[in-house]
Amino acid sequence: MPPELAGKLTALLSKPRDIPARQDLMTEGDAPAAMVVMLEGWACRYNILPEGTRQISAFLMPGDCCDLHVSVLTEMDHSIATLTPAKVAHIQRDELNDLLDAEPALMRAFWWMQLVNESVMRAWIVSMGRRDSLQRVGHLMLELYARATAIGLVRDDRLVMPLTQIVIGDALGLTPVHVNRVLRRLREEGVMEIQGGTLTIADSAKLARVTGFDDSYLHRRLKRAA
Amino acid sequence: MPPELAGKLTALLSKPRDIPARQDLMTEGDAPAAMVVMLEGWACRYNILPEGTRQISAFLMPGDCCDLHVSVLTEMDHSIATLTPAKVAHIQRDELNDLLDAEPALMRAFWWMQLVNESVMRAWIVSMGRRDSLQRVGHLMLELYARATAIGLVRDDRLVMPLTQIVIGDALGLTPVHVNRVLRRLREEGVMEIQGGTLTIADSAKLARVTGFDDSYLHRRLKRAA
DNA sequence: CGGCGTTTTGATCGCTCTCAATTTTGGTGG
DNA sequence: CCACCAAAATTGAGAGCGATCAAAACGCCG
Repeated sequence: MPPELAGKLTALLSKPRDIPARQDLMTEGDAPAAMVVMLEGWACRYNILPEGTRQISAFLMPGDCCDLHVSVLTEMDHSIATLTPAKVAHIQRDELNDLLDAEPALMRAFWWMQLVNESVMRAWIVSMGRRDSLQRVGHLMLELYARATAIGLVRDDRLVMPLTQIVIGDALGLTPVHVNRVLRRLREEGVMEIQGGTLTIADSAKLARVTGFDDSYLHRRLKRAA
Repeated sequence: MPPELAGKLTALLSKPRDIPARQDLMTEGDAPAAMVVMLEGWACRYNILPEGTRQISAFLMPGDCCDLHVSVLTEMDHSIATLTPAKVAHIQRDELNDLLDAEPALMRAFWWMQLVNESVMRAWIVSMGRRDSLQRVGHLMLELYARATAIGLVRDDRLVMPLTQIVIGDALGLTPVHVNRVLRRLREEGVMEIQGGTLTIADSAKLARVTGFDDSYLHRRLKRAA
């Protein structure tokens, strides 16, 4: 995003607010009143099914917006919750709409963000449909690692990645028990490891090969974010 | 979309072209030169994995655009192929971009379409993650039936639905063999039936209950399209 | 009429789930 | 700093859903 646009957008941001972990930022059925921008911490989009199970459809990291839908749609068809303590800022629906009307380039930028999100979602669909549990877990970790790298969250080849095995399971359609076994296998094979909330990928080439990971679907995101 | 905008968009449409079934409209890796609008027939977005398996991530019906990405992104991360003989029209990338710059409301409309697509994709992720094979098949059929109803494709409660069991399997992450067994079960239970390329939903209330189908995620699409 | 792709059915395999119990971790209050 | 508690991680045993392999019947199109 061109800096002058980013500036105008930043000007609309509310004062940052601290949110505890595991708290809804938006709830299904709500009419979203404002767009929320993640400044620190992780969050996720999710749905709860009639049986009570949860499916996560996206992870939100610092810099991600939730929700771009604000200015267009009227009702949330999913919820968004923090996974860690988070810092967020708001942009009021009306102010955002006014700015978007005044700055078509900004609307285009938002549209572009949307397209990148769609790329990621498509990759998730491919994973859930055609990859086994080991590939799914590995692929997700590579995605998160790449995204985190792009926003400077990776230090010394380590990523503080606060996802519990329950959360990983809810994102991949697996049980936490099975996620645990998959992680053990990946660890034993020396490919990657999650230790104390920190992700370390020891052999990213092998992991990418095994999981069929191709970061080109993220490139646009990464290039633009860089 | 307001009629005057639709008119300006229509003015850019190329002469309709006939495309045979099973032909790529766009191929992964291509730089898309034009946006394609489906006028007749069905198509799908898909990826081919290293192992040779295919995953379909969306179905395109008349009125759907493929691809909105044209004016923003540079390279396709998936392919689009016809499933039936189809009639399509093109809008050249540059002309579309010029019109979008001149008509912010049109860009907003495109953004809005994108958000609806995203709703549908999220529902797919939920299905693939947390629904069993019977629920998945039923849920997809209800989605397609609702979308087809909205564009007037349903007559006498019957939908000409040209998806083979192979295609359904590729969309839901199931084998064609298992899709067949699921369809048999749905037929035997008197819930729905696919006969000679025609879908008939005998007990949509029961099917919706069993599959956890809630059309609210489509309402925006349907309302607007109506 | 012939041929190929789709549909259908059967038998068996195996990946992932379920159920259950134990250990570890992290956060909280004394 | 330590005791305690709840949540998460870990491991084992067994069951089931959907995959795989195989083959036959069907339908469509040339």
